[in-house]
Amino acid sequence: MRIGQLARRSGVSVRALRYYEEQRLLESTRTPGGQRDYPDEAMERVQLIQDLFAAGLSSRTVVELLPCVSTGVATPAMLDQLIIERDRIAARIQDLTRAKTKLGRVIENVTAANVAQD
Amino acid sequence: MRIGQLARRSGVSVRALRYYEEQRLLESTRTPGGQRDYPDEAMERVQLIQDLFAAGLSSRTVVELLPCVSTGVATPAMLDQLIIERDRIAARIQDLTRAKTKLGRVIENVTAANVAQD
DNA sequence: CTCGTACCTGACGTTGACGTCAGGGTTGGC
DNA sequence: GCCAACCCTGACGTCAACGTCAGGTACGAG
Repeated sequence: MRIGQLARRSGVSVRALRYYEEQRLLESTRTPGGQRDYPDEAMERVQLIQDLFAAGLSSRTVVELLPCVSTGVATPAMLDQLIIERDRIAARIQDLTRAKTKLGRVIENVTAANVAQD
Repeated sequence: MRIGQLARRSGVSVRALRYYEEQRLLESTRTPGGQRDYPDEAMERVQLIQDLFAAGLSSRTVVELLPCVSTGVATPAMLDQLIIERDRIAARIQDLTRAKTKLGRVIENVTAANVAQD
């Protein structure tokens, strides 16, 4: 599959895919003419990269952890890093939950006030 | 209270406080000599700003919502925006939770493999 | 008055994940 | 062999929330 098709299928931009390759997150073979060629598994890979980015990991961290995330094999250092990142995500979830609660209360107050006004 | 003290107390940088003022998120009076002077309530305000930033809101959004978050009074447009942001946060929490679960499984696998190896 | 510390206003630098543009080569159906 | 659609490699632009530096002013203890 060529880059445009992978982009459309996985919902990321062509530029992003080239960026992933630049960062060694994604590999490709080349046609004799030099165009990128991806196997079908690339779609899952891109999805995984997006998930990790969405979780707030940097490309540097992702490139370190991708091997063990896809293979399940990790060095002790990788395991430490995995735990650090999981805990970071957990802390972030707590922050977001607090913020959500706060906004929720504001919404309730405002709604109550508006209803009272009616 | 002057800017340095507010910075130390609230745990943000002096530069950040000046940035908040530039973005109209935070006000200050001035001494005759032109130095910023903050009331005690500024600390809560800064904390609130940080919470909203941590929740992923932009300074533009924060400046729009700050009035109703601190006063509890909102126009319909502000209420819409509040709901949009709360839902965005909720969606983000879901993403993070999925990512955390994924990393958690990887950690389990790796740990199990290492234990088996011992 | 003087010195040290804190503060002031610009204004340019940083970082990450791409967007975008220029100039040119590749593919493949007809 | 022609043409549209697609792809290539640089390389500069973007955006937010500050960091940092330069050159100068204010405050307050002694």
